[in-house]
Amino acid sequence: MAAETKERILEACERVIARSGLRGFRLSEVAREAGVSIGLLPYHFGDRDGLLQAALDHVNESAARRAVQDRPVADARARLTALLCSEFGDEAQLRAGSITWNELRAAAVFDRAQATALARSTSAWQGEVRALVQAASPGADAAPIALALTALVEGLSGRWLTGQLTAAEAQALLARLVDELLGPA
Amino acid sequence: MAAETKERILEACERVIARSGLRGFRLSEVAREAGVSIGLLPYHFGDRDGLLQAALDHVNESAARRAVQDRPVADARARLTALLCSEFGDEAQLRAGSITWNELRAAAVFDRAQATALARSTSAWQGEVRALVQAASPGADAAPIALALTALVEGLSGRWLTGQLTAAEAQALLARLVDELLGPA
DNA sequence: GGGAGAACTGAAACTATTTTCAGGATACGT
DNA sequence: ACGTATCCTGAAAATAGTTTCAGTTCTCCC
Repeated sequence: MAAETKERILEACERVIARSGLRGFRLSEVAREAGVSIGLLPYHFGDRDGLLQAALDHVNESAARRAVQDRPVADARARLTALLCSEFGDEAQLRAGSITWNELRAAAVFDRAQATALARSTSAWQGEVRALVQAASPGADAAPIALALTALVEGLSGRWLTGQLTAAEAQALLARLVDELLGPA
Repeated sequence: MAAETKERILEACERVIARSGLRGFRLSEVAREAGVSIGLLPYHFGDRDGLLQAALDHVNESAARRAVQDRPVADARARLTALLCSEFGDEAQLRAGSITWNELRAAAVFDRAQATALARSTSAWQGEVRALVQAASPGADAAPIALALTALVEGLSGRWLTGQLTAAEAQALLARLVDELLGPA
């Protein structure tokens, strides 16, 4: 079986979403991007909605997989800052991923199922942040700080993607906020 | 002239966007919501894009008008907290407005003109916040704090709209962060 | 109360997009 | 090599959405 073709299609979906948003998600675009015929998409995924759902699930899974790796040995506060700042940068792929997440969050407002999937991913990430906050500052009330920091990243991400802020500015602000909220360890 | 009908149509647009997002923005939906025929929409606004643009401008103007009023006499810190918390609540209209802004922010990623309009609105709001921060805590470096607080509101708004957080939780976190960032006055 | 112009309607024409499908290519076991 | 199941294509049919427009109603000035 050609699971590899399905994979290629799902990756094409991601690129299409990153380039033109969920509103620009056309079968013709995806087919062109993946280098397959339009007819193949319904063949593998049932219909347009099935494809979109599979693509969004795929994004969520990729995120989950990525979160597990990457365990550098620096101290907790540095790891925390690095984790938060890793959402911003100049590489095209990073930006594409951010745009996709932005679209996912916007779409989740109108779709309970997607909101659930999103909440799971968000919660995993926030848990990671909370653990690092805990480690970096054992006395602090880690949960609300983790919530504030992750929500702040999401807010800054919107500013960055719409050109209201550079990646470097977002990172500088985050570093500052981490220090502010964890106390001058 | 029936400027009143155009107004009614623009309000219908807002409701449609709040209910089903920019992706659900159909002439048929808007016409039904406004109680007019489909043909009237192009008649007044040229074409679909003209209508959408007018609707988004209308949202921006409403926001600007709203920002100017409301000058209670409480002390600066209380006014700051109130301003930030006013983005959250249980009234349907408040939620609808938040959803519309959320859609606007998401769309601005793919549309330079809209990003510009959005940046103007955001900047006005952030300026208001900065002034209050300045007033509440004259020693503080107001600009980055205002940026952090407004970005945080946007991030929390996304969590709220997708059901990951209640309005009350968002408000409690904001109140706490204001205290944290402005120091124990 | 009649005429002129603006507001408005509904349906047909048009455009964009998805879905279906008949059949061609490809891989794979025997 | 043959048969067959699966993958895949391209184009036609179906569907969804927008635009146009001929004609109707409304308004308001004379």
